[in-house]
Amino acid sequence: MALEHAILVSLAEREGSGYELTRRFDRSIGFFWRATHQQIYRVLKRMDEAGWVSSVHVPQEGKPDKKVYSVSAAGRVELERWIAEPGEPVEVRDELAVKIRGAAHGDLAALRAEVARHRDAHAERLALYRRLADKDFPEPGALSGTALHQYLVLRGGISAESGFVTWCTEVLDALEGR
Amino acid sequence: MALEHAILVSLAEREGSGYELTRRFDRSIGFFWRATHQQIYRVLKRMDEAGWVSSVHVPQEGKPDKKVYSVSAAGRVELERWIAEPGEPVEVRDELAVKIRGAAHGDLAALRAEVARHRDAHAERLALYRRLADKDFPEPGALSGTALHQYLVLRGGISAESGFVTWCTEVLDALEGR
DNA sequence: GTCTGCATGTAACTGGTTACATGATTAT
DNA sequence: ATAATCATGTAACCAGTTACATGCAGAC
Repeated sequence: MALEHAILVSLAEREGSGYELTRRFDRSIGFFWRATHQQIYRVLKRMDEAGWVSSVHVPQEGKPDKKVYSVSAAGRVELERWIAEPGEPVEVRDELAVKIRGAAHGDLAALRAEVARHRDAHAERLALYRRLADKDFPEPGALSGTALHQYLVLRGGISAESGFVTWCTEVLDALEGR
Repeated sequence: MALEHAILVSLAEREGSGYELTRRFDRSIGFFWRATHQQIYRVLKRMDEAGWVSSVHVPQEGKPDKKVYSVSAAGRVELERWIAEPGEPVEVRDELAVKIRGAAHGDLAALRAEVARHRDAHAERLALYRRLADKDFPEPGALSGTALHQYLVLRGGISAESGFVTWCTEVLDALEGR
C-alpha cells in the first residue's frame, strides 16, 4: 500500500491539489509509482479522513476552484514510520519474458518485432532519464539532501532501463538465428 | 491479463494439475510472473469454461486424486495470438525508490539499513539465477528451441537483479555521507 | 502427536483500470 | 468550430492477496 506514501512524499516536498498531483504522477515520482487521477482523488479522500492530510478550498479566477492538500502532523509521523518499515524487494513481472518463454508456441518473426518494439521503448525512456539527469543534476558529485535523493532515484531508472535495452538486444541477437 | 497466458505456456511445455502448476509458479516461470494457488485454481476454472484447456480426473493411490489440465486446440490458437499481440513494456514500480525519494522526511540510518537489506535480497536472487544458469545451461552457445528461450529469460532475471544490486550499492555509497 | 506434502477449493477484501460525467477558459 | 488545459469526481469492473476450510498419508 504505497500510493498513500508516494502522495505523502510528493505533498511533503510541496503541497498541491489532486490535479497537480496527477501532473506530478505523469512525471517525476510517477516514473517509479504510476497512478491515475481517479485513484489519486480516491486515496486523497481516504487520507483526509484518516487525518494524514488537510485541505484548503482555494477559489481561482478564470479556472475552476481547487482543493489544496498538505501533509498534517499525523501524516508526517506516518511517513517517517513507513520509511523505516521493512518492505518487500521488487519482484520482476514481465509479460515479455513470458512471451519469450513461450516462443516455441508462437510466431518467431512477430515475437522478434515485439522484442524490438520493447527495446526501442526502453531506449526512449532511458534517453529521457539521461536528459533529465543532465539538465537537473549537471554536477552529481556536489549534491546533497532532497536533490541527491531525487538524483539517486533517477539513477535507478537509468540502471533499470539500460538493463532492459541490453537484454532485449541480447534476445534479438539470439533469436535472429544468424 | 497475462496469468492465463503464463499458464498456457507452462501447460504447453507439460500438462499438469493446479497443484503442479503452483509448484512451477514457485520456481521457473514464477520468477517472472508470480501467482498463488488460489489465483491459479480460479483462472484454470475460467480457462476451462472458455475452452482453452481441458481436464482429466486422475485417481491416485496414497494421495488425493488430481485434475490434470492440458492445452486444447483453442488454447494453442489463443497462445499464438497473444504472443504476436503487442503489449506494454514493463514499468518500474519500486517502493524502495519512493522511500529514497522521501529520505529527507525519515530516519536516514533506518533507510540505509533498508537499502542494504534489499541489496542482500537481490544479491541472493542473483546468485540463485546464476546457479540455475550454470547447472541447466552450461553451454549457452549451443542452445536452441525451448532451452534457448528459457535461458534467455533467465538472462533477463540475471540482468535485472544485478542492476538492482549495483544500484543499491550506489545508493548506500551516496547516503553513507563519507 | 505434530509437521510436511499432496490436493482442491471458497470468501472477503484491497488496489488498480476503464469508462462515464460535467463544465468553464484559452489557444489554434 | 475544435481541441487542450484546468479541475473534480462516480461507478463498474478486473486482478491479486489474505484468510479460511478440508482431509489423507507418511515421516520424525
